[in-house]
Amino acid sequence: MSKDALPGLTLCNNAMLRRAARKLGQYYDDVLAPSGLKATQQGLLYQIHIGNEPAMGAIAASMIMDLSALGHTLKPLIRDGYVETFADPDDRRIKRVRLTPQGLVKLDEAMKLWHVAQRRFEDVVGRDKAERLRAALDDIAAHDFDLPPAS
Amino acid sequence: MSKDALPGLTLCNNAMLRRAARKLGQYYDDVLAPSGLKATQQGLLYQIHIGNEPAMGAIAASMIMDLSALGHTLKPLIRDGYVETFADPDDRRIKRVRLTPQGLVKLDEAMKLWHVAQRRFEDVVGRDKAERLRAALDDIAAHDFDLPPAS
DNA sequence: TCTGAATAGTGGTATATGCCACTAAATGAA
DNA sequence: TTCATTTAGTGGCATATACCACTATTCAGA
Repeated sequence: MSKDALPGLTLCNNAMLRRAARKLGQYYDDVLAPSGLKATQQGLLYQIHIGNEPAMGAIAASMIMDLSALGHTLKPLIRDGYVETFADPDDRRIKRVRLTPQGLVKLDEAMKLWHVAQRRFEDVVGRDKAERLRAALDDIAAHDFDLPPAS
Repeated sequence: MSKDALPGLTLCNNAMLRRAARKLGQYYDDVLAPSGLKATQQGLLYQIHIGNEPAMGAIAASMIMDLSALGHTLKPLIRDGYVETFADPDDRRIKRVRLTPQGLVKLDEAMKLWHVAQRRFEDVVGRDKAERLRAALDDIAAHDFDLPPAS
């Protein structure tokens, strides 16, 4: 119905991506709500967990996120005692990140809810289709769209 | 390469969607930068333009965006003189939105840049693949993931 | 060794987005 | 008509995310 009234919206790759991200974000956030974490936070805690005390720059690169944005996003998690940072002894420019014990407990709790959300999503959309979608999204993330420098 | 170090990231539908959205958002924003608009703003101006003086609620619904979020996003566009609002005479709860003449000029300018971004995206990714992706994203946006009420 | 360039983060500012509590307006039932 | 309910937006607050200017470190040459 809404699509009839929106001839052009569905043509923009970026707009469609953002729209789907809002939708899915609200859904995953809903399911994760009992843990007190947003889906973005659960995802970040998980990245930190599976990394080996990753440097901030490494996290930002793998998530294709601006380094300063990562810093901002980390703040509430540090404030709440879920993660802590420490300087790399071999290169003091580098700041590494790890979960605190409470952070690990919270992540465990959130992951249980994440599994619920993930499973229901794949039940509704279909496992194959979900997998193809993730592959397509990974593909996009890997491409280089930079403008060829005019020189 | 980054994927090797990230066994789990690529499994979460929501995380992958957000990651691709960050990547693509940065790209479209880059291309649109000369207009002074962000891709989100260009998309919103376009929605307003193709709507028939749409009500805020109608815009929010079609974009799957929270109504208050829409209100916030609209503010800089109103401040900069690109859009204006007015109460619906038949129902004064309803606030309708339209482009100003300057807004229309700005949208024209931004759409030219949008075409460049869109075309290059489809050159890199492939037109068919892009279309399938948009269809999949539209599909996700249309699904209902609500938890069945426990009753 | 000294110094200029490159690297890693921080802080400020601005937009993007969501939730909640609240107000105003319209509606429907008694 | 009157009042409880529903509908449409607003404003405050919090997180998400980006860019820019700036600082601290490291590194590569001269």
